[in-house]
Amino acid sequence: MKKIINKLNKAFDNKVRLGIMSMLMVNDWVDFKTLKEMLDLTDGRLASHIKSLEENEFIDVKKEFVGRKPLTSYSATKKGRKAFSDHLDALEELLKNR
Amino acid sequence: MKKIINKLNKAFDNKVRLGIMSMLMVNDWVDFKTLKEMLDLTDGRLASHIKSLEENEFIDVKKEFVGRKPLTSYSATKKGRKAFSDHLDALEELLKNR
DNA sequence: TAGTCTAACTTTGAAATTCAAAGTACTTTT
DNA sequence: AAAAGTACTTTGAATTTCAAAGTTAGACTA
Repeated sequence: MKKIINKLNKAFDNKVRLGIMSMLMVNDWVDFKTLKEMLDLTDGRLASHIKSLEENEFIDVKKEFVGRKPLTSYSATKKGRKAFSDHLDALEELLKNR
Repeated sequence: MKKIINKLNKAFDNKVRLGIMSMLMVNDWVDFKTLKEMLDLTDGRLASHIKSLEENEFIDVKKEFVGRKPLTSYSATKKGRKAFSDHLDALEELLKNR
């Protein structure tokens, strides 16, 4: 019981990053605009949190054109899935007696 | 689905406050020293997070003497329980497809 | 009775985080 | 040529977080 909270990953203590990762755990690839709408964010705010997840290598990026428009999509890496899953396990453990 | 993350309570995005509230959801009264040890915190850090939860009226304080020593204990208020429970519901909803 | 200890804080200051707002680059549509 | 769409980046300021040191008050100790 001594240090469960230390198993919680700092990368996921923020709402936005939690939201992004949740989306990416369920859906293989999610594009920028969808994330933005789902999470009700401005471009800048979304982009900055995406960047930090990328820097942690928790998500991958794919850039393509659909029709004539650019489409940037994201997916959780194996490392990201593991980290997020571990984080949720720690959360669950912390809260198991709710 | 549009704004689940907005239901997450800012008061609980921090590890320490999450930890404190978890303890207080399970145990009626928990004293300062126990919290400190359970959560592996310094006095100051614990005290400051407790203060913010108090200011939100999420926890109550009880000061007494046991033997000849002061003993300060904390419990979750009704308001605190509700807020925390709502927060966990939002978390669950966000993560339900894990 | 002067000094030390324990419990529970408070204060201070600096680092880290978060965010809104504005700006950028490239392309398509009108 | 101008406006709009997509996906950012930059800037600066507010907020949050934390470690470290200082404080208070009573209790015990020499």
